[in-house]
Amino acid sequence: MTKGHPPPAGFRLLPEYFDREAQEALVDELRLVLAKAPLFQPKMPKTGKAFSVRMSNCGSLGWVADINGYRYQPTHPTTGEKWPEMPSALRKLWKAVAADAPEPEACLINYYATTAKMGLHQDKDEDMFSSPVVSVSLGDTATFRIGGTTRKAPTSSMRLTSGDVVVLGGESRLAYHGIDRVLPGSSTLLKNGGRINLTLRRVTPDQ
DNA sequence: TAGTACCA
DNA sequence: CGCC
Repeated sequence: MTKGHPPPAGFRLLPEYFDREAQEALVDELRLVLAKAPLFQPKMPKTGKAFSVRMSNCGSLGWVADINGYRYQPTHPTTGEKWPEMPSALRKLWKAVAADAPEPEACLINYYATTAKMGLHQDKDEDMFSSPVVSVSLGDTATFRIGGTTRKAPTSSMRLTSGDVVVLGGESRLAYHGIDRVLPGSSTLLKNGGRINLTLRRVTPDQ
């Protein structure tokens, strides 16, 4: 149930897109990814202020944030290694919900401990916005907020539960969005609790 | 402007 | 809000 002003056109919530078995399989694959590409702590450009969320990536490009800025790069910021391959289940998801878009290049992995939050922001570090951003929620339920394409536009909030998929396409591609809070103990998927969010993106224009 | 505060 |  969405509370507040409706999200822009092109926003889609696909509740429980992944069933429990598929979620468990995805978590198993993510553990292998994170063993090779450990979670790191992103920092705000200029100020160096830490995010409460920890991050990693898989795919050919990964999003990183540090004192120097936000960017996509082919290697992990601390190990210097290439990002691990994107799990096939995620490529399959992209094909199913973003059929007209070129292959996804980046999968940002955000880990929210139960106290972590993400302020309202736009995903706009990509070089093209015609492909959607596709998100997968795993683990504890979160309160997600989405507004319009300006910071002052009215927002709405909704709960995202484990297995839910969100598609930010069309007008909603550049909508401000964020995570207000994670509800502790709301899922048994992750042994140590918290929430994993995956966001699949196309970064570079299709040639 | 991916931090914070606040959110009716 | 106050930051670059």
